[in-house]
Amino acid sequence: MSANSRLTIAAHALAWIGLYQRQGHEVATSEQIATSANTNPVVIRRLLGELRRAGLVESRRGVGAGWSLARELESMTLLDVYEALEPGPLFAMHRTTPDQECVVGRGIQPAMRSVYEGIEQTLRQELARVTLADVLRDVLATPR
Amino acid sequence: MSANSRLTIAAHALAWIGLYQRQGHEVATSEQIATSANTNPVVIRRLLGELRRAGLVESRRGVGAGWSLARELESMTLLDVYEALEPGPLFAMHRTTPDQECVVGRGIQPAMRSVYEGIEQTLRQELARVTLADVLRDVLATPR
DNA sequence: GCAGTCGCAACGGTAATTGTTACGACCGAC
DNA sequence: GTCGGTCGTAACAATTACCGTTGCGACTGC
Repeated sequence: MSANSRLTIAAHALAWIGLYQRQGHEVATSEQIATSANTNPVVIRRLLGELRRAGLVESRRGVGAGWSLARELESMTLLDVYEALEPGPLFAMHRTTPDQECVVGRGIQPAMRSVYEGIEQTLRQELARVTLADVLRDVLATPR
Repeated sequence: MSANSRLTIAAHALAWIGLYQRQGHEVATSEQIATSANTNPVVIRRLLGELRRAGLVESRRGVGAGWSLARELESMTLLDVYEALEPGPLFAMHRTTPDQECVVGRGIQPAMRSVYEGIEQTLRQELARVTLADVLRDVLATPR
């Protein structure tokens, strides 16, 4: 499957901003977060831009610009982040319509769709169970 | 995320072979299955080849060659198929190692790993709950 | 006005999947 | 023993998503 790290990087960025703010800073720059995540600032800005549209973070421009949390980490779940990233479905149907003259071709998509919907629902419940505050707590609990 | 249809096509193929065998036929050809799934026979052979390595189907060569089930559909779950396809992890970590000098950079991967492992475990349980016989039953229950 | 940062477009690189062609290997029928 | 039908597999192009990078305009506190 796709090895996509967007959720991981987004969680990394939010945890970083949250910790930085706890240390008394107002805003964090994409440059700082990118250094911690070992990637490019534009990648961080792109991701945080999506989180901003979902109301999870805010950005300030001009001198002393940067990013801050729009909500407490305690009220933010991994599901909120996951949905902000608008991922496609976990499993896809056929790329072309199967043969509608065939019994299996006609019935397979409704059959699989119901299975897939149940699985995605369960996935969302699991993601909703974990807050970003939980993530940051686990991060800080890691032995050095 | 990745819109990959491998699990869907594999389930389609297995349901097709299972139904065909119930109708009294010995083997199904990749050509027939490809017609039903509206794709190329080589795609089907590649997929079924992976299922064969996992012991789910068998293939015969020569004249009258084709594919048959190695086990009853009732004993085959979507988890068996999923694992036969050896999908990568649902969520990936950073592509490059995060900054180990940073507290978040050090702790984020263990923290996310434990979340992701729980989710994959749940996914497997859901897939294990559905047999291919269930899928075929649902397929046949679809109104025409 | 200046400096620092975001916003965003553009482009190339990488990787996975899918579709396609080609061809050798196999084996039952004749 | 040849033939025809099918699998097994390699090779390649096309597509897609994501990632990394560069460049530059927009914004704002000083």
